[in-house]
Amino acid sequence: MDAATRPDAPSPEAADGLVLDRFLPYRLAVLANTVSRAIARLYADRFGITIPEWRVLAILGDSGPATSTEIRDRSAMDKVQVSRAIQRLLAARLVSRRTDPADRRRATIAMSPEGAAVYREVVPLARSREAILLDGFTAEERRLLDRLLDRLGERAGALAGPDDGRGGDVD
Amino acid sequence: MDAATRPDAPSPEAADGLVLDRFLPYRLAVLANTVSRAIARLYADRFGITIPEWRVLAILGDSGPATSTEIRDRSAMDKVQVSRAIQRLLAARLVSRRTDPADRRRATIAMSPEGAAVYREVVPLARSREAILLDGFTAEERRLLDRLLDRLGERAGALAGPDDGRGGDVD
DNA sequence: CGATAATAGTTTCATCTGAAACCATCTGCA
DNA sequence: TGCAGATGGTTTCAGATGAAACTATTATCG
Repeated sequence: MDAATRPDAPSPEAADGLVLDRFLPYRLAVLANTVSRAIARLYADRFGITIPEWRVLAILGDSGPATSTEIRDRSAMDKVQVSRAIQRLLAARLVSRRTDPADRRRATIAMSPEGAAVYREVVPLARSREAILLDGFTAEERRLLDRLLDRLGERAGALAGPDDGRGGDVD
Repeated sequence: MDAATRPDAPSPEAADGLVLDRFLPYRLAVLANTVSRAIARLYADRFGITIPEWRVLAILGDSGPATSTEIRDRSAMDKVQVSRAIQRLLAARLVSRRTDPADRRRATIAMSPEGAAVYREVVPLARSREAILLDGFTAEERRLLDRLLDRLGERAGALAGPDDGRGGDVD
């Protein structure tokens, strides 16, 4: 309580303050969290699926059957998440698994007709949430946001190891 | 982008596909997650603190001693998270707790000198991460991003219950 | 006053999560 | 061949998480 009472900085965030709610990583976390929660609840309530499961369905629906590894590469999930999501989808009969006879470590995951039905129901709902989020944004603003997020995504890679020189397993 | 000028053009995402990696909620989640992980690792490695703990320190450092509830309101964390973060910070002697004699349910949390030292070390590091993230962005682009994120944050509120009419506890 | 409700904060419990260990299979190559 | 890695995927384990229950204290009001 002694040093903190001596403000030697003119503006709040000038010298040593940070102002948490203007700090980009914090803002991204809060925003993404709010959005994810709303969407997770929606999917859970109406379809009994979680976000990882939805992501798997989205990938399969988007470009057909795929292996666990392909799903992982395209969903930003780790292999454990993918494995568990597939297990739950299998239990719910929304996907099927077929071991690749040429390489029996692999298995191809494909949507079942029930899974495809869920997918077709979820897509418009997902789109509508996205639309709610972007309500009021002009086409130009959407393009801008798109571009800025892409660039942030690229920059985020630089955060991982700005000092250390790449290496080790991704998993 | 010229194909998009055809209203019924059979583009990949036209009829029923979704293309996960263009889906805004997904993009936000992946971006925030990448950023959070990098930052969490950094804080953990160098200071042995987690992101919730860092948030508490950031709030205290930003505007002085505060109660659990105040911290909660300003950190987008729930009261359980705040309670646990404070417990860990207490154990690490980075903050102190003093029960308010006027209302003994409340306790004021304040940074200890050690906490303030950590705070002063973390702030520039946090800022540098933010700078890495925004590297290459012009001042104009930063303002734009700022504004777009604020608006998305507002819109995200609309996602919570677009159909149901508000009610129930926040906690 | 005294009962009931509200508030601050903590604990419990059941679930979720991810890193590391693990199992099965395949590949490279001696 | 056969055996030391790689690879695909699952399981384990220890810790994180959050909703709901709980404790302690203060506020409200009949």
